[in-house]
Amino acid sequence: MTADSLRAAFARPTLDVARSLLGMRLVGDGSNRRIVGRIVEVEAYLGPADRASHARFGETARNRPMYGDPGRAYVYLVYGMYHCLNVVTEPAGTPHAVLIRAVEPLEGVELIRAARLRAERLRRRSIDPAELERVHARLERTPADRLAAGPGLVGAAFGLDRTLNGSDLLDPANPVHLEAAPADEPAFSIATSARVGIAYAGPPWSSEPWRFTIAGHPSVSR
DNA sequence: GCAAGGATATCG
DNA sequence: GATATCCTTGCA
Repeated sequence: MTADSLRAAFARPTLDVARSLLGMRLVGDGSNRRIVGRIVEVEAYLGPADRASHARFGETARNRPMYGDPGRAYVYLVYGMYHCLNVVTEPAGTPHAVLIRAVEPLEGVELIRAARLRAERLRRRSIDPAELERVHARLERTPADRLAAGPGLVGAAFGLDRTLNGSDLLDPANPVHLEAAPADEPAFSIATSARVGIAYAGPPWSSEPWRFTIAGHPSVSR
């Protein structure tokens, strides 16, 4: 697939793009070796009319990347401590995006554990050694399946921050990018549900079934 | 059940 | 400039 046709795939209707992101690989190229996660949970945000979308107030300094090219990144900080990754969809000027909510770690599990520990250290005001050791022990006990089972955890696992805003997720040279699933990967079924954490948007937006998961997958958030 | 934590949008 | 709110997580 050429770069242009891949780009065109992300310019398609956001709900279609969201479903097709399931199973794709999120790849981080650290200084050491690759981190690879299989996308198992996403949510679609459908522009200014969608009262749950960051685009609901129109274009601002924060959401500007949503107005850019499809296939690029929109990264935001939520609750003051978690970086969340979105893939921009639809043609430039249409501020739609898909939030990557969870991935299944496939490669670089120990690198992900190290990145999770770094993130925990960063978001604490003090670094009490005893507490740090408790966090470390907890991460060692955490099954690989659960290391990136939530949008903030995806950000921590891949060391994401807002410097990635607007970067091209379809460019293999980008520090974080997307890759297609292997052709021989088994089929899976897709479950739909309401989006998480957006009650403030009110009906009908709070109940639209625009959250998509690989049905029954252990790495889906709870 | 709730605190942590900081940027953001909106209001005065 | 002040403040309410937030596409969350981990521990009490």
